[in-house]
Amino acid sequence: MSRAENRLETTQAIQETARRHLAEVGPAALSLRAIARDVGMVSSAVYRYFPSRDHLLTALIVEAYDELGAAVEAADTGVRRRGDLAKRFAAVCHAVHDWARAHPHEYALIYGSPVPGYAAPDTTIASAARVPGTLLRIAEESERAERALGAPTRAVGARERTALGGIRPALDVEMGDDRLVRWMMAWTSLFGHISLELFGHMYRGVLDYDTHFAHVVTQLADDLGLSG
Amino acid sequence: MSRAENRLETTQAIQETARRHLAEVGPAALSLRAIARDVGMVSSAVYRYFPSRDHLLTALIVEAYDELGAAVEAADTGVRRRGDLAKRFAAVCHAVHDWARAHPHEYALIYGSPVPGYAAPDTTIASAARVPGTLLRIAEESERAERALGAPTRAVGARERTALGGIRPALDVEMGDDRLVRWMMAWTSLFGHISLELFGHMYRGVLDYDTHFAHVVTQLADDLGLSG
DNA sequence: AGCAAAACGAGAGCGGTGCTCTCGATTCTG
DNA sequence: CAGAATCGAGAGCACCGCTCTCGTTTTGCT
Repeated sequence: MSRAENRLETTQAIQETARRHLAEVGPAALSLRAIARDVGMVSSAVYRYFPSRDHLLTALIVEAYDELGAAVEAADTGVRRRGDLAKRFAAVCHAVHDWARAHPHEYALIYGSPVPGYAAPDTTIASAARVPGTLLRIAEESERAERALGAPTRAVGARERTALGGIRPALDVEMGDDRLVRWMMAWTSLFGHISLELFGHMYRGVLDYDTHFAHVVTQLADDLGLSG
Repeated sequence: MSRAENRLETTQAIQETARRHLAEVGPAALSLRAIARDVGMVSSAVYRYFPSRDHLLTALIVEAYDELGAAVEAADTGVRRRGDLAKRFAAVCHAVHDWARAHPHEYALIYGSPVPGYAAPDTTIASAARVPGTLLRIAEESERAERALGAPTRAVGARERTALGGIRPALDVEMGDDRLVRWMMAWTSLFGHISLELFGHMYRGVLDYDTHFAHVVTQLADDLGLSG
């Protein structure tokens, strides 16, 4: 086996083991030494492949973003043929919800508190943008179809318009500011809901998470004008 | 100085120092030994006052909940005389936002990923309930005033009604399910927005956090039927 | 008032962590 | 083929949470 092959293989072995440990003990308790022991090498050897624990965590962050992004994109394309925007939106929302429930530690890693002194290098932003990107694709579709928003939406002034200026470059169509605001709110609602649920803030308040989440998703779809 | 006084004083000194360290280095890097050094005692002595690092963290969690709760309640009562529900709602939302921005590590401690193996003993829930409680008080007021919701809201079925059953005991007035759902959504929107903003997920997307947040708050107030 | 009991601070120590450095062995490359 | 780069292993540093022991001090009961 060539040196390059070997390097790739050990790198992956480390990352896979780290991923397993992450799923079991969470980001905070993730130990580089324990990972090294599990892989079968001494701890200092790991530093040949990841310069620090944080770099390893960053790799796991990118991996988590990509897995969530892939799940969401798959859910979207799975129902896209139907042309039903509400269904697409619901599929995406439930995909995020399901993935978060199935991978709580990974979700916490990317959407919880930033872990170390943290750094989100540019490598992560592409992966991180996959979920918002998928949502924006549906938004664009509803814009193209000239669907009216389902809830009366406040006119957007010049300041708020420029405040959202960073999103427009990611859009392929001209979109009304009111619609963009509604989609921003849907995005924050979605992740706010999941975070509050997963981190225990709905404990004893909401008795049936799935039912309530499904209801909220349909309400958001209504507000966005995707239904009916 | 009596032993009881001394104990109280040392306990507070430890907690205050811990709080300072928390604000500087964050929950993950909070070191019991460093706190002990700063207070001027040896690390093992701290265990006379807090049985473990997690217990100390729990104390800080309760403290953070209470400080945020107090800030929010103060903001609410500060504008309550006006009787303007939209203003009350806005004051509360901005109080949460301002506090979170001013105390990012404390916010992350209570609304970010659950820190250790974590445990949220019953002592915390009363403190944690102050913000949702304040929101519900405004919701009750709007119910009493028979304000119509500002956005068309889906009828709530029996399942969703029972799913929200845990919240009703906290309500003093009978409230329509559609209104309750809207307030739940406002709650998740609020904290979802703040978390996504604070944890860096709006980076390069939203260019002016304050403007956008203010806009969203007014939109939420509209949806809840608090405006005009 | 005297004395046992409880509370306390200090210190040593255990096993764990992230990370650095050095040293041979292996592999690649010119 | 020789020099250079890469790699795994080990020792070691400073730190961590936590436990235990040991004098000292304060408390509360008789």
